[in-house]
Amino acid sequence: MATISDVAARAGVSPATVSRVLNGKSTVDPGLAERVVAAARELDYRPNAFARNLRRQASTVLALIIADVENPFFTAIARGVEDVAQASGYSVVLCNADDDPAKERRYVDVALAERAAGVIISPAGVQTDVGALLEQSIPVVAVDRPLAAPAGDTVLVDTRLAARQATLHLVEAGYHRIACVTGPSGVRTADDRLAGYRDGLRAAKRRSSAALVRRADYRAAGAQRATRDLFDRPERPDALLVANNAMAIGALQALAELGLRPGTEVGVVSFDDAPWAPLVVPSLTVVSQPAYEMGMVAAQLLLARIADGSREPTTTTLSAQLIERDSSRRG
Amino acid sequence: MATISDVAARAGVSPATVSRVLNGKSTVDPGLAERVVAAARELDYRPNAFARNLRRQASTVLALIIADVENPFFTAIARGVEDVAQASGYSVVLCNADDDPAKERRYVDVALAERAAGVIISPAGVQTDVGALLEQSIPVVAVDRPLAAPAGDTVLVDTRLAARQATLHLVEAGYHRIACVTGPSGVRTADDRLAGYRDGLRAAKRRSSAALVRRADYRAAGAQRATRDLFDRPERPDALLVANNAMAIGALQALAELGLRPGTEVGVVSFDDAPWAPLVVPSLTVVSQPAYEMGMVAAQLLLARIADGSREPTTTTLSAQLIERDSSRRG
DNA sequence: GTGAAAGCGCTAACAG
DNA sequence: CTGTTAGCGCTTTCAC
Repeated sequence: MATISDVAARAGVSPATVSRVLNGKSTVDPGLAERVVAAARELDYRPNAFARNLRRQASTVLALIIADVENPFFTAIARGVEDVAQASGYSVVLCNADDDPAKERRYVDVALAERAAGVIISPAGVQTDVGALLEQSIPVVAVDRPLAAPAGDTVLVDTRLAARQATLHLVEAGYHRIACVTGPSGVRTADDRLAGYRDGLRAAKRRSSAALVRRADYRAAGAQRATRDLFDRPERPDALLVANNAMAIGALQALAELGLRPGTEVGVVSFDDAPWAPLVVPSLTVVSQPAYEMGMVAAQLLLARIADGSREPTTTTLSAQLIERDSSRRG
Repeated sequence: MATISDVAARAGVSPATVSRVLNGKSTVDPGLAERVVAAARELDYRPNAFARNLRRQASTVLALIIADVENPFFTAIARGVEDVAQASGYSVVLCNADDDPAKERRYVDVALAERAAGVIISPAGVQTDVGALLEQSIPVVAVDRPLAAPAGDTVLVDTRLAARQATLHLVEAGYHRIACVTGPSGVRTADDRLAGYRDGLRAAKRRSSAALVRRADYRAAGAQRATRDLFDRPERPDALLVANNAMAIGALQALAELGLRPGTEVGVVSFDDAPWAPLVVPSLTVVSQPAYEMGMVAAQLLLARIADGSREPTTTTLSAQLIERDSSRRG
């Protein structure tokens, strides 16, 4: 593989000049520059990123550590991050923490070893520790969920308010025993959505009851069990607030098994819109989160902080939107 | 950030010894080794991947370039790749080519600059050029779709046969005018599925007609237009073979707009199972591809080739499975 | 079994 | 404006 010295030799200049031309830093004689460019092309020269990064003590890749690649919510975030990063000459590497703190830690280590220019993360839980990154002054932006020890920018959705509104929507639609299937304790979105659900019940002067709340792992299978469990008792709920899109699938499966028709018999509202949500019958009412936009904002904040590490940490809260479809309409 | 020399100084040994201990290469005195490990921990030492890779002329990350992060088929492949890679100490960086040859090329360049240990790619089209990778002897495995100039291992699904079977299934279910919505010309899976569809019609002694074939971009919106177009003519089809899961959403939307009920009025079979496929009404009949397994196999082949570059290139063809649900049953 | 020394490919001071 | 030089942090001969 051709090195910078090969190019220099061929163009009859010094390696330093080649570097200058190729990086467009200081200005070089147009004639020389042309020779350098020609030589580089002829040799199919590609700068060695290791050497460059080692020397510069910096790289141009951003690490994006997400909780679950198979969840469209997170992949939409990824698209947002990518589009912004690409436009600024950064590349993005996607790391799938799979909601597993151990995997997440491994990827934080990779980001560290590879000296990522910055990291965007949706923390898997309370133990997420980005201290090591910050010590190396690698900027970190938290997206979807805040870090326990906030350090850096944060991009969130006002998910508690959204859960409250969704719950009130179910109340107004005429449902009486509204249950909630949320995510793991310690995951902020899961706790917030539960809190918002309780807010909603309180606002409607309904009593909330632990018997109507279940925690699952933010995956379909767990939500399916949780839903079965909820309906496996004398006083059945007549509506369900489900805390994410993967769990909605599990919940709908459970209702189908139980022979319960969403809408008419059991009101259902889920977090996260999905391409299939309008297609199920009855179509699914959802709380739509601006995932793509969250990714864009997170990337913009990260780039700003890479450029200027001394900026004050900010928290951006975007709002969600209830999309009413048929699963929350009786009859 | 602590360097290897810092650790060496602290342990009272030479950097070379630290390197030996940390890499478990040649054997060192247990006493020294212990001191080194202690010093490394105390300083929270993390090897600099740039320096290491520069010296070794090799990295331990695999690049996985997929056509569409938002398509569950590809994310399932990613999971398979990741699980195998992790187990062997490699990390995987996911690159979303977004079915865009330009983006794909950019990521190939990144893989090159970062000297990835190997690359797994689902080529976006015919122009995909991995020659530069191979010149640098970076092994390449093609997954889902073959490379135009095959060089390296390939992991495919016998998608033509599967399309044939799916078509015959529709014939046997009593549908008469079976249409096909496939992906872009030049994308092998799209062409193969179309060919398999024609095989099926031929086997059933049905005439195939260009009026019953549409190409779209493997995304929902394109398939929606294609489907509308298909039904926007005097002789309407009464069944649809759809070439992937994203397009199935578009096709089902179009049918809903047209007020056509899948199953009873229009038989539908789509490629790729999805979590929501059993939940739509009627539930969707699909050709299920072993995506996770494809990822695992691809990673295994890649690792084998990294270990031994002289292995003969292989092609592995896995088989798909028809899952009959209600959308291909009349009445 | 251990250390000294060289060098991977690049860029940034510093001279000229 | 251009070349010389040094060094980023690590691994790996080569001596001892």
